[in-house]
Amino acid sequence: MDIKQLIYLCNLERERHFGRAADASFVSQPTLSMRLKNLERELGVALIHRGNSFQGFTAEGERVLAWAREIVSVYQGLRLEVESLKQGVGGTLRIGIVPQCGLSLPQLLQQAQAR
Amino acid sequence: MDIKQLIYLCNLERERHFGRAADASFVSQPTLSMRLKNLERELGVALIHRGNSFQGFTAEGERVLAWAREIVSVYQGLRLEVESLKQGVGGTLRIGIVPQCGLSLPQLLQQAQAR
DNA sequence: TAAAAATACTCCATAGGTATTTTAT
DNA sequence: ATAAAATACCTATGGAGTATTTTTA
Repeated sequence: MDIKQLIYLCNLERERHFGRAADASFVSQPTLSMRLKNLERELGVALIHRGNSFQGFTAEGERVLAWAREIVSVYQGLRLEVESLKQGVGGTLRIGIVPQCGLSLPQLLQQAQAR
Repeated sequence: MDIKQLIYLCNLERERHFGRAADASFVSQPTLSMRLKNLERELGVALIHRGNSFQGFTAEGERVLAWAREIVSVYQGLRLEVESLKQGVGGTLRIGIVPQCGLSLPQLLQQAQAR
């Protein structure tokens, strides 16, 4: 399964129109249409109510969409981090709370060093 | 990006050996090797320290692995649910707490109906 | 008749295989 | 010498495009 197929599915959900979803995906309408058919074939289940125009998703399609949104979201995180790493940005951002203790930040750091 | 590539990467992490990772992935060793090369090319970053044998992951590879594990995990959830739906299992499992109120379950259901 | 999706077709990239080569140990 | 990964080469599938057809409102 290609993540692009899941992106196409998400775009179709947003646009509710094969042509506009194809534009949003930067592919032609037949390409988007066929790749979603292939996705259905791979999963062995119909996802889209098909007629002369887009007619919404099947119950199974709605469930697959829920997972697809999650995968696409994680995928975008992956791409973002990789691009950052390529720019030389590294490490992990840590956010926390320093309890009130009457010590200045330099003093706290000195204590941490002492350990 | 194909999810299979991410599965190959996760298998390589577990097996720490291209040949065994290929077996675990049900593909040949050259296939797994090449597909991971393609993944690196697509991301534009080296993921694996390559030598005559597997030499671990780059820092970028470790980060990609973290995302890959997440995507593969969600993907497996998707596949599992689709297979269930094909068997006719549907709906959403809801788990909750019913507050102590001195009514029996049939009485509660009757109240809910009355609304 | 117009709009929307499906179909037909072509081309090319790439996933996959087997056989072989390279390279450290 | 052996084990491991890379490389070379081949085939087939499928992704992508354009052009066209079908279908319904």
